[in-house]
Amino acid sequence: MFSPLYQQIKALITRALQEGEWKPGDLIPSEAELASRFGVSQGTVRKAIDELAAENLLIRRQGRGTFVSTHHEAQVKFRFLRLVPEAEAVAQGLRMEREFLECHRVRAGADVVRALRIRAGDMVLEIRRILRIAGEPVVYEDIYLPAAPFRGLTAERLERYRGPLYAMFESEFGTRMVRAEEKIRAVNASAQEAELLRVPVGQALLSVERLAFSYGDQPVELRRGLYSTAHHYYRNELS
Amino acid sequence: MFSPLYQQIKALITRALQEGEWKPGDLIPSEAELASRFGVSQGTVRKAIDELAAENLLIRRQGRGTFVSTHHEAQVKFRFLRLVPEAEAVAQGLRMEREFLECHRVRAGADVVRALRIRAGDMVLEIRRILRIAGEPVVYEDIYLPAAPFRGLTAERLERYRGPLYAMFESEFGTRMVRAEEKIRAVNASAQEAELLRVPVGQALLSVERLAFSYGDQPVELRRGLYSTAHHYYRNELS
DNA sequence: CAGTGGTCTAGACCACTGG
DNA sequence: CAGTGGTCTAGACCACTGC
Repeated sequence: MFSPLYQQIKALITRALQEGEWKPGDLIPSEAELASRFGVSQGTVRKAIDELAAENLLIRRQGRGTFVSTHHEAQVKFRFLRLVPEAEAVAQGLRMEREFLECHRVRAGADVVRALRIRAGDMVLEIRRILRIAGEPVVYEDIYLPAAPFRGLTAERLERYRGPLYAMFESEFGTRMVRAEEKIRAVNASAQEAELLRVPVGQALLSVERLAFSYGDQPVELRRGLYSTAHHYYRNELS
Repeated sequence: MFSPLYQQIKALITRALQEGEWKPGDLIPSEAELASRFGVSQGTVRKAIDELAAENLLIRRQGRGTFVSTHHEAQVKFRFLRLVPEAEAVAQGLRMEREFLECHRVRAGADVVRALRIRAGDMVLEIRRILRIAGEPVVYEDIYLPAAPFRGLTAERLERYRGPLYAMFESEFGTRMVRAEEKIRAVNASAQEAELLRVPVGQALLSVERLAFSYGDQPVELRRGLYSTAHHYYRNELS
């Protein structure tokens, strides 16, 4: 089993991130410091950091240093929300409102158990919310989180928090979402869904099922979203 | 205006690809050869090739050399088709059939003119086709190509060709698709669409509008697809 | 100005491929 | 075996940031 040095360094840095040695937003030691700490050359540390930066775990800033990536930065906020307004001109003045409909503990269903890799019968938090853009309801989401790491998360706290959910999870529960997989389908709105999103019954909606992972590829959130795509679309880049 | 050496090398290599010095599937010169040709060190060439490989323009094969990427390789076939069967077990035995409904020259509409950056009034090829997986119609597509570079493309030739469309464009018309942008919405099937995809009128379908680019970020294909997501879903990775 | 990441070089050695 | 890309090193210098 051969493993390049820089991969081992990468694993060491990842573990340090996982264990919270450096918190999101923090400045990590310089390449030279890390090189002497790990007993390798700067070039080797550099290659490890390059990959971590490509995976969005770290952010390099020339002249300043390398920082732990965070969901709090303006540019990276809503990194996972691919919904874009149809009229680009409006994109600027979009103010997004969130309304939390529910937040309670429930016993995990079989699909949630499988997705989050928890034990059958474990409790999960279920959050339902609506996102409105310029007053118009655009997204309805049903979110499942393992109850243990998110103990103390209440509707009231959700309402109070300013900023993206993932920023809150990161600073208040120490769980940082690193990557996600989405399964996208088209579905016809049920009577209930239609009322929530204020569209006709049967209206075609985007169904977006997201599984989000933290460090070490651990799944920590299952999310089922319904997007109204009358004035917005889901943007994707293929390469 | 400062530009790193390796970026200039990257541009030189990209231009060579664009001008057809090395064709898709070809082995390009070794790093050492390119280094001496461009008068830089191997490390600099290496970094340029690294980025081109990350962008899927080149493929590195240890011990063999670096090759120009192509749509013909088994692993990269259908790289741009993100539709995945619901039942993973079935994924193996999927045989995909294509039926070309139309292929004719038309004057480009305003939206096609804008997307493909051609002149108002220019002619384009319009292709309509259906993809069936295991006999079931899953995708209906309406494809627009600038007429000039695709002169001689007929329904008969489309029918005859074995393999992905982009593989055909590459080997028969010298146009290689490099990346694409997709706008995804949910729409209700019209009577005509419903008949083509054999679903009820009003059935929710994924609308996928793709703009595909060749070397140098030149748009060369606009494609409007309707995906039936009863037994398939659109898979996406967020990071 | 000192300190950071970013570029570039030259050279050594390793891992993999094909003949 | 020769030739390729892959790793690792050490050192020089550049570009950017903040003080």
